[in-house]
Amino acid sequence: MKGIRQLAEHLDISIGTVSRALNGKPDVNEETRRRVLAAAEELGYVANQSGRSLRQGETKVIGLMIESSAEAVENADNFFLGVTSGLQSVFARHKLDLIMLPCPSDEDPHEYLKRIVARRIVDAMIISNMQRIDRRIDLLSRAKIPFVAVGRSLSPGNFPWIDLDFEGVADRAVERLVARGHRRIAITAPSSEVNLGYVFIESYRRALARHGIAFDPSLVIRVKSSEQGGYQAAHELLLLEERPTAVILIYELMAIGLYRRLMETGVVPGRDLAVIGFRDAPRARFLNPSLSCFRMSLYDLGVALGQTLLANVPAYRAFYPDAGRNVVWPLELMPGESDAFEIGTAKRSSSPSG
Amino acid sequence: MKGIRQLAEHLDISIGTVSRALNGKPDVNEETRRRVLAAAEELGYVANQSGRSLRQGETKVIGLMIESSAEAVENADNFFLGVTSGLQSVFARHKLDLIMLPCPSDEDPHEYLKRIVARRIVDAMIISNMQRIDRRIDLLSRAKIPFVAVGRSLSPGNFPWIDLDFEGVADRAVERLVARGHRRIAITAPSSEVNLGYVFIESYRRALARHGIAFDPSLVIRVKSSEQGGYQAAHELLLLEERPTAVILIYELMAIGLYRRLMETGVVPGRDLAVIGFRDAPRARFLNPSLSCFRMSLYDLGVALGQTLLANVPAYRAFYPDAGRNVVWPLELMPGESDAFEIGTAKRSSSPSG
DNA sequence: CCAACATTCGTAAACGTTTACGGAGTGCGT
DNA sequence: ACGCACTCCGTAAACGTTTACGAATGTTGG
Repeated sequence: MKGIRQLAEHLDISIGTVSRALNGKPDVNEETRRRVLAAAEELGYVANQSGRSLRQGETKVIGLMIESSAEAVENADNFFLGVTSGLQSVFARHKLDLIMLPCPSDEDPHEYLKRIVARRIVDAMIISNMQRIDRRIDLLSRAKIPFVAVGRSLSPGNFPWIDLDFEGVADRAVERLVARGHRRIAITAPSSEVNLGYVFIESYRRALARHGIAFDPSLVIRVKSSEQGGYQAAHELLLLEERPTAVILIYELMAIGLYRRLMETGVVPGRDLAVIGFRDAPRARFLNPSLSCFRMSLYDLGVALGQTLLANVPAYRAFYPDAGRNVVWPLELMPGESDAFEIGTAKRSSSPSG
Repeated sequence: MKGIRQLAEHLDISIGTVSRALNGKPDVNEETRRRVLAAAEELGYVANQSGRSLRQGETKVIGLMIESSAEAVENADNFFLGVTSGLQSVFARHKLDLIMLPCPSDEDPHEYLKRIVARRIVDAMIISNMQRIDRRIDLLSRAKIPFVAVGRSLSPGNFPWIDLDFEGVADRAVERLVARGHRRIAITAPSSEVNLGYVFIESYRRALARHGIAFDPSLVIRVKSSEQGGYQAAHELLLLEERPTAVILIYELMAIGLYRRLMETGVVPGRDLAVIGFRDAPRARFLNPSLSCFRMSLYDLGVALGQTLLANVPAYRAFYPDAGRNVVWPLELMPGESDAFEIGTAKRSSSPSG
């Protein structure tokens, strides 16, 4: 089956009527519509997307931009795959398809997106891995391509985003550790160039301040958010003159490497060092000791992202009247054994400067 | 910038000449070409893909179909992300873009692919997760869409594929374990409906036969290829009346769960039970004891897939004269501590029936 | 019986490109 | 002066759809 023209000839009906019948337009006889649909099914006709896109100016495709950097691969992140199913559950209602756009690791993400946008391959975009200053926001705004970002950015402009509640996590993690007597609490984070690396540490700093604990820069460990990074973090941590009694990991996967290094040196996690993780739980269940972890449902996050996005594209806005434009996504604490101990009261009452 | 028409008017040149200039056609004055390229750059013009696709009948986009099933998400597989970078390194030379097509978990993969194909969104496809009988092969062949499959299938037809060397892995794993005195060797695999689950076990069975060891069905553990599956596998393994002394895992990630369950029951991996893993190494380095593992370079595999695919696309065939059409991809053994011990010679010389 | 309207369908333009074809201009040899 | 080849460029058709417009037919109301 070639195109709508052959289908029309086969039915001995005009091409316009066939199109109207297939697209559910009102002004077509129901009997005719039935015949057309039957013939289309039989001959396996589906409208050519290029022709349709060209005429309508839309592709019915939503893009999800991801990075395929070496680090992303190493992290073996299931984040996007998890979010994908939630997104698709929303898009399916509107017969929208989702494609993932992996930005080559040797290409500038901004240039890559520019090409995708210019080629008009997608109607809307989901972007992530936000930089503190991210030109993609300006690019998409100018091109009038609706989008939603996973994560905030300092770039100007009021754009839709959903961000994880880093502030809440840092706050509650510190709170929880302090309540157990910890005063020297280390934390890991990526470079402060990515927005997350900046925000997380700032929240941590504020949380410490609220408990009257002085901020010690040497307790901020900048490593990659991977197992290897966790190993590295443990290594650096153990070299510190005054060893911390707790550590907050920005990525739960790091715990595997961290545990490994700790074991090597005879330090027992959950007894000698409290550990709190972040972002995903299934993994954490299999660690020993089990990891205390802030988790969320990737599926639900995907649904929210889909709704927020579609609330910003005119054709679907009406379906999502109360989708949030800017959402701080809450995380739930799953307590484990990795921080289930208390520091002696002697240290608890020591001076803040100690 | 709207389209080529505006660009042509701005330059006061005909639209045809602009197109020829941009596409590197020969019959255009070099000075004119320079002007056109400069103006296009300045005004940020990029050809609309729908218009181009419609005219040329090709999209310059290659699709990589992946499954976003719950299990795939849980596995947090970095397989596709890793392959992606290798693929893109090949595609970049031809200015082809790669998109990932996540099949919704509640949709039939065959129907999903049918829709994508009919819409003519991609010029070529990479499919994976092959079923023993996989209708997608017939679908793509009929639609005359070039493709390459990751994995073999029993479906008829001579199609391009690259498959991991399961036979070699089973063979060498058994060989290695037998050399260390093992006779009761368990193995894990997914359902025999997916081709891999069938082939892997058959290879294992043949390898055993070569060493005169009887095949014991109770030693084949059918569990999910995930951490949880590993936990489950260890559980079932420990319940066996005559406990095996070694186990071959089809997916290295399972080792995490397996170790966990073993520890819980006081069985020490690498001393009481030999473990050999499969597919990816970075993780394995952080296990304790370190996992003996058959590994490969995902990047190289991606490159090979890209070349084999393009060798089947007429326009690019000439670039890849000696790309293999059917490749059995070799894996390299990275020895670890998890199987670095020998079984006592007493058992070694026991009767085959024992 | 005619106007007004509803229903159903065909016609043709438009979307943005690429490309076959031919025309205009130039230079060259005869 | 003429034909020829060559270089460069404009014209228009084609790709497969959707959709505004109007035509044809049947129906209703006065």
